[in-house]
Amino acid sequence: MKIATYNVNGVNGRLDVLLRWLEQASPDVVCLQELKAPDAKFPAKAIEAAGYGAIWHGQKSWNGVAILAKAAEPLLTRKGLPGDPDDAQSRYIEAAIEGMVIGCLYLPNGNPYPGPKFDYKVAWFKRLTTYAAELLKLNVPVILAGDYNVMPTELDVYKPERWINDALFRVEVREAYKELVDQGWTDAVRELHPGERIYTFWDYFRNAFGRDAGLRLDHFLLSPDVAARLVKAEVAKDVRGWEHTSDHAPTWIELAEKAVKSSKRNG
DNA sequence: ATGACCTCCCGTGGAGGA
Repeated sequence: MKIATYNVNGVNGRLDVLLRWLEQASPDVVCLQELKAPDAKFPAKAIEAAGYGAIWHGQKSWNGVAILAKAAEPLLTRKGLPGDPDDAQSRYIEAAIEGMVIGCLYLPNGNPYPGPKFDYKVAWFKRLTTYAAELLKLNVPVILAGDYNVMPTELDVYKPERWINDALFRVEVREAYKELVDQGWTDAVRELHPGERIYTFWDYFRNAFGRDAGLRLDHFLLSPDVAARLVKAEVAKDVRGWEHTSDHAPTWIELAEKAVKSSKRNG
């Protein structure tokens, strides 16, 4: 089973690229972020014609998340992250698919630091961590996938010293990510590629892609029983080189039908 | 230190992104 996360940076402006990638990669499940479209403008028909059922949580101009499932309808289990009823930004959607809970998230950028946007990011992260602990307690297979807007370690940044005071790399945010992972989650890409420089985002500026000046921002966190099924974790870097492409590349994992190693929980 | 590039919007520049 192949599951992908992809920050499309505008689902309508990116529709041709999205459909081309869906056809080429044929993922079973896709978490999309940055739809930049209200619910009524989500391109459901084109996605359905490509063979995917979808649920979405849109917003005019900004944010927006969706979950796609090949030849299936994702069963909506949650829209919006709990913990703040006044939060109007569309950054979380969750579905039950094939016995798994799949959360699709778009964590706030948080720049500039310091300021209210950074405070919102830290608060959102705290809400996510609180909610993630509840999910783990359910003892069902869970995947939290999306654009976390954090480079977890120096290995995840082309030039760490330049990013020290950026909201994507501030120590508070890296610590928040570590606190979340330490609940018992597995960072899928890092688990299978320890010590390797892997990026999922390259700025449109300054020929960043050509220079491989990238960041690793898009992550899969797996609950222990899902982590035991993990066999592959890759970035579809070639998609970032396409015409009219997003600044993020699709990132994906492959899960075996059954556990291929003992889960961390069982040692 | 700044801006470079790209997206969206009732837009023709500004805001937000990372």
